This record gives sequence, C-alpha cells and structure tokens, in this order.
Amino acid sequence: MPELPDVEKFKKEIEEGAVGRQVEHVHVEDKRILDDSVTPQSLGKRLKGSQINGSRRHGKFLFTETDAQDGWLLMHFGMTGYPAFCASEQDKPPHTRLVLEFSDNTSLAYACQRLLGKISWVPDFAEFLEAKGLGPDALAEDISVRDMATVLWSRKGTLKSTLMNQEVVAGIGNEWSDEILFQCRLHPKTEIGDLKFEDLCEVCRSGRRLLRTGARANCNRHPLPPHYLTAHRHSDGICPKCQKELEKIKVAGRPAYYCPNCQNP
DNA sequence: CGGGCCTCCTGGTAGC
DNA sequence: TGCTACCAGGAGGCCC
Repeated sequence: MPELPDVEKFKKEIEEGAVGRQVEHVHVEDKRILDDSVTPQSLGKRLKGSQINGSRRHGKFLFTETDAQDGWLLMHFGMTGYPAFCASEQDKPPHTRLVLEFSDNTSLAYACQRLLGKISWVPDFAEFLEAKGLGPDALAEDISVRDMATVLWSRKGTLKSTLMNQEVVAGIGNEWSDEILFQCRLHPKTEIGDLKFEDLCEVCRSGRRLLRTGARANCNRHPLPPHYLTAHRHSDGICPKCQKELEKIKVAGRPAYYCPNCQNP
C-alpha cells in the first residue's frame, strides 16, 4: 500500500523525528526484513554512533542519510511497512522489525507486518537507481509532462500496468493507478494504443496533480478530497462522483476498482 | 516487450 | 461455531 504519497509522508516523519539524533543501538528484531547485502552486524557497525542527517525519496524507496560515509540506509515498505518515531519503548508498533535507538532514548522503528518490505544499505544513490532500472520519480521536477508522456507513449499494453511499472515511472502502485484512471475517466483496461499523445499528456498532468495532493494530504494528516476514489476502493464501495456501485476486475493480474458509469470502456 | 502466473509473507474474512 | 481457502499487495522470476 505504501506508494509515493505514503512514502513522502514517511520521509517527513523521519525528518521531523530522527534528523539530528544520534544512533546508539541498532536492534534487528526480525532479520528476514534485511536484504541479502546486509547483516545485523554490518548494519550496526555502520549506524552505531552516527547521526541521522536527512532523507531522500525516489519512487517508493526511502533513503536515509547518516554520518556513515559509505552509503545510505535504504527502506522499502512492501505493502504493510511504515516507520514510526517512538518517544519511548512502549510506543513501538506491532510487527516492529528494526529499531534505531537514539542516544536520548527515543527511537525510530520500522514495522512491517507481511515482511514484503526490505532494508538494505546502498553505497551510492545514483548507482542504485541505475542498477534497479528505476524510471524517473513520478514527481521529479526535472522531467516535463510531455517527456513523461513520451516515455509512456513508447510502451505497449494497458495504461494501468505501465503506470505501475517502476521502470517506466517510479512511485505509482495499484491504488494510485486506479485513482489516476478514475479521475481521468479512463477504463482500467484502456491500452496505451487506444490513446492519443495529448491524452497521455493529460494523464501525466492529472497524475502528478493527484500524487501531489495525496502527498500533501498525508503529510498534513488531512483527508483526501471527497471526490477521490481511494477511500472507496473496497467491495461494496460506491463512486464518490455518481454514487453508483464500483466494480472490481483484474487487470494485469491486479484488482482494479472503477466506476462503470464514469469510466467508459 | 507484455501478460499471466507463481513466490515471498501474514492476518483478516468469506464461505462452507 | 470452527475450520479452510483465499486474498491483499510490491517486486521479481520464469515462461509463453
């Protein structure tokens, strides 16, 4: 579930809670959460005694910068992961898998119920993006709407699966791809080839606006605008625009919620 | 290159 | 009531 707007909120929480604090202990409570490239020992060695200096996001990946000169702490949240800043031991959320304990007894916990997230250490930010083959962040400032549309235009297949493909554009998952299609009044099975280039520009323009609004709402702990699909994305959900029942179908193997009235085939 | 299907993993729930 | 089977979902792998 954590997609770009959620990870943007996590970034803000880490900046508010952890930046400036010094790591005293690193507790790996479930090592299945660690990527093969790290061990509890190597992570502890790198982080112990270092200060948290900031964080960076690319798509659904969150990088934490510390004094350690040899890289970044990387968090990916799978579907159920989230960070939690804890004022005391009792604040640790259920399914906590990793805890960075700071010298003032506060801590940063990484919780992940379904263990689909990963924690690792990356020596170089740009190299990691390159090696993963990640596309530009969906909210990157240095890529225009037309450039983004051009990238989509070069692909085949459904618009939904292409929007969710992290190698095309990074940050959009199942939930927000449904939101973008809903707000653009496009059926989830719409193929890239069904659209004109200008339509794709509009998808990119709207998509960015939606993600930005989502990120802002999350960061400020505000609900999403009432006409957004996200809160209604469940069985028995109704369309927030026309009040008709939403339908659920499979598109590229994933459940897609849509309004058959507002999103014509 | 894209789609379909499988795996990882847990916990909530639909259905028998 | 109590069990099982399925499903959610991000990512990656494998095959067609």
